[in-house]
Amino acid sequence: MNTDQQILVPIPALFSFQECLWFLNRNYDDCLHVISDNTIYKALEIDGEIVLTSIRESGPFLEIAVLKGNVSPASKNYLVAYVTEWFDMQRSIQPFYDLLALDGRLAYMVHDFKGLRLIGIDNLFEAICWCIIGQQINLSFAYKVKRRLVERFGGKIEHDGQHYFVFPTAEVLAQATMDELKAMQFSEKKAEYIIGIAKAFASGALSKSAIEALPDFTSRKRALTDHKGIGAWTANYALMKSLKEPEGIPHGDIGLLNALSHHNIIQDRSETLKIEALFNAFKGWESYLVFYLWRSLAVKDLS
DNA sequence: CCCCAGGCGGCAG
DNA sequence: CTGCCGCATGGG
Repeated sequence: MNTDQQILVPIPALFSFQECLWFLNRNYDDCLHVISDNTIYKALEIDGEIVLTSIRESGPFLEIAVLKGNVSPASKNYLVAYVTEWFDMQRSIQPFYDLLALDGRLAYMVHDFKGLRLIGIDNLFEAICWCIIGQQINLSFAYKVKRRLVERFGGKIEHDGQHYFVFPTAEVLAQATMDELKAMQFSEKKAEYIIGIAKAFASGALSKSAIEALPDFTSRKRALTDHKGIGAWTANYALMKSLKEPEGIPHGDIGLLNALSHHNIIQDRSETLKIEALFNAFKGWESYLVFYLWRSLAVKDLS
């Protein structure tokens, strides 16, 4: 391998690449990355060209390699920024652990999930589409539908006989037809929502930079929920995963409610006051708490 | 046939 | 603003 195609990113304190791998590989068939031998393979579009990258741990660094495609020095900076943001490597999460340690029901997470970072979805359009796909259906089916969409409309790069995909652009999905999406088992409504959101992004009516420029959480959330198909849950999830908003709590999320129930924090789904009290104790770290609670769902015997 | 799944929009009150 | 209802679609 050409060494000038390799980039090293220092690993911060309280960061576990194994936890990143675990999250990206947790029993679901995600079409936007491949994991093999402790290495992540991911296609990325840089300056209009799709390149294939690999990410692995190498001593005190994450090592990013470009396996196919050429990257300029500027693109290397982009790759570092991308990975740093994807795995939320910039943040010091010790304050979050201090809060966890104060709660007897959650303190074990500091040890069991040590170094887990909030894995992001940089592309806001992708994050919103993923939410719409996942609304009110089980996750394994959602991943199937996403794969059909990505393999039909997304860009791809081939390497060693395997295809690696990037999420479709809004411009492409804005041209998709209802029938095409319904054939992939999108419901009528979801097909409508996806095309509508794609048109909004393609026209510039909706963009990550415009949302980021808004002054506060409430207005950012409102700018999202103004669009058909984006409700409170989707807006919060998108803000949490794409804009890394600490306040982005996907209220009502079935996984979140199940996790709260497993930890005996609530007895049933209507106990909003108890949920509010919990999150009040985690000001500034709400989205991290959600992410760690989701992480806990994979632990079998909590009872 | 039933209920559920990482909801949403619409419409009464 | 809140609460409820219909809606789609596959899976157990």
